[in-house]
Parts: sequence; structure tokens; C-alpha cells
Amino acid sequence: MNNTQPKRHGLSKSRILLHRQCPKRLWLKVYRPELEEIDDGSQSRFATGVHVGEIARRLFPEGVLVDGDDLGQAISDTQAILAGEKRPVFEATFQSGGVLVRADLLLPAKNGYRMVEVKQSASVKDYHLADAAIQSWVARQAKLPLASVEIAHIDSSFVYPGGGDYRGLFRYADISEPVAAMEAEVPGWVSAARETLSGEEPRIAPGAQCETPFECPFFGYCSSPASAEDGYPPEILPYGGALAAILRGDGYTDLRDVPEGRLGNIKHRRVWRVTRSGQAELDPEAGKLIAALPYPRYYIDFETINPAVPVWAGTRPYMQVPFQWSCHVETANGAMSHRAFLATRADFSRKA
DNA sequence: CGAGGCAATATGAGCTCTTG
DNA sequence: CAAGAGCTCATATTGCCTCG
Repeated sequence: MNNTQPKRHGLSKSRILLHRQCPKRLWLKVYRPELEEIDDGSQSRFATGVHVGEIARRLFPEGVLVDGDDLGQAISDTQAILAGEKRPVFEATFQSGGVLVRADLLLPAKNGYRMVEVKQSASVKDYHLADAAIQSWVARQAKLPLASVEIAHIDSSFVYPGGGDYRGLFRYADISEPVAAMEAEVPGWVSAARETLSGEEPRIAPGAQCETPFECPFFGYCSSPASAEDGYPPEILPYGGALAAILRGDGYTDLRDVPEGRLGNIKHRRVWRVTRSGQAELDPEAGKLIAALPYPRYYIDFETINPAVPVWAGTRPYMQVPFQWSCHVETANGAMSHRAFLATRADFSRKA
């Protein structure tokens, strides 16, 4: 009997979800966390998610937050708040069967509470359902009366009026039905995750689960050094994922070894030629086209920003807002002049 | 049966950086 | 110290249907 290990590792909702994506991912997260490679992209999405959650809470000023790192304390705080006058609760914490969850929002309703998960996405995604199912399963076990289970996602048609007024930023989607249908599966997910954690490192070959639904930070560890060649894998072919898979199946691990006859697409052939020769190819037609352009010639470049939570009045979530441009002007005599703009003020977007 | 057209789907580029 | 897991726009490819 080896039941001390599983007890040491409580299961949070996120751990069960990791296990659903890949048992090995959960195992590594718990026993070999130092192998995790976290990139900037997921780091910043993460930060955006926190910001979005914070905005969602601000919309319910009468709400009370269950904070602190002490989860046992959070659970008893939650019970104390729920025993009092009914009002919105943020980060309400529940535990059942060794599984711990925290609900982003609990909103008072006629028959109990609406349990709302806040997501920075612009629509309800399939993987949100499993997430919510774990949440509601635990909450129900903990005897919380649930009026509904909902996802609050960003409404990308929302236009920010300014002044910190974010009413309407979120759309509340009721997913009570699909979640109720899924709840029966939750105990199975929990015991499967336990089982994985009480065993040795699972042997699972890299595959589609490495990216779906989320990119795995242990991919570098799982993919063997042999396949991480620094040559020219067939995958560099643009829009060539399907073809690359076929070529790999036929044993080609380097584009340069592939016979030209296997490539039909004209762009694939160009990539193949350049990769083999190591010589850049210049299309003479492109040169002719450029030589024929009239003067003055304008060379323009600009930069944009697209925050999930709109910052400037009149903009929408995820709207690309330019804030800088630069333009070189070349005249017939070869003289080059430059004009540029960089926004430094809060109302900058219009001018840029 | 194949060309052509349209729609659905895939891919790539470019962008976010906190709070309790 | 742990949470969460995004979007838009443009373009390319693929899949399916229709019609000659």
C-alpha cells in the first residue's frame, strides 16, 4: 500500500485539468517542476487573465473577496460569508473528496447562487465545460445551492465609454445543462489523476495532446533530443503541416533529403531549392516592379496594441490600436526625409 | 468525370506583461 | 506563491457541390 504520496498532493481543479490533457503533464508538474519551460506568451496571457478577473470583480462593488494563501482559512472564511447576508463572493473556496476549487464569482440568485467562471476569451470554449464541471461538482458536494453555472466571457462588440466604466464588457453564458451532464464524469477524472500521481513517470509519446487545448511547457523535455534537430525539418514548409507529416512517415527528417518530385506547390519548391543551395533567390520581376515605382516614394511602418480590456474610450476589446508610425520619403534626386509620430498621451490613438 | 467556385478551415503574423 | 490558457486580420488550403 502506497497511499501516503497521493495524500501529500491535494488535487486542485487545475491539476485535474492538466491530467485530462496528458497524465504525464500532471506527473511532471508535481514531481519535476524544474523541467517546465514557460514562454513569454503564456506568461502575459496569464497576466491578462488576472487583470480580466479583477475587472469582473469591480463590477460588483458590494461583493466580498476571499483572499489569502491559507486555503484552509479560505474555506472557513467562505462558509462564514455564506452563512451571513447574501451578497456577491469572489474566490469562494470549496473542498470535497480532496479536491479544491475557487469560484471566480458567486452571485446571489433566487435559489442560491450563480457560479460564474470569468474567462478572457471572446466565446465559450469546449474546455471551459470540463473546468466548470469540476467546479460545480465540488461546490455541490460542499452543499452550495447552485442556481446556475455560467461563463463570463469578453464581449468583443463592447465599446468602452471611458472613465473606468466596464459595464457590458462581459457576456454571461449559462452552461448549466452541459455541465450537469458532465459532472458524473468528475469522480473518474479525480481518481485517474490520483492513480497517476501514485505511480512512476508515465510513458507517453509526444502527440496532439502537447498543444491541445493548451501548449505544454514540458514539450522540450518530452520530445527526444534526436527529433530536436537543428537542420531543416519538413515542417518549415509554409502551410505544409499535412505534407510534412506524410514526408516524416516516409522517413524524411530533413527537407534537403526530400526528392523534388515530392513537392507540387510552387512555394514549397522554392523553399526546397533555397534550403538545399543555401543561396537566396531574387525574383527579377520584383526588381522591375520596384524600379517602375514613381517618386516621391513613401516607406511607412507602424505599431499597434490590442488589449483584451480596452484602455481608450471608443475602442473595443482586442481591437488593434495604432500608437506609432514612421515614414521615410524618397524623392527622385535620391534625397530621403523622415517623419514620425509616437503617442505619449492618453488620448493618442486617434492621432496615430 | 473534371473544372470551377464557394465556404469552411488552417495557417501565420502581430499583439497583451498583475494581483491578492 | 499561485492563478490561466487570449484575439484579429489576411491569406492559403482543403473540401464539397454544381455544372458542363
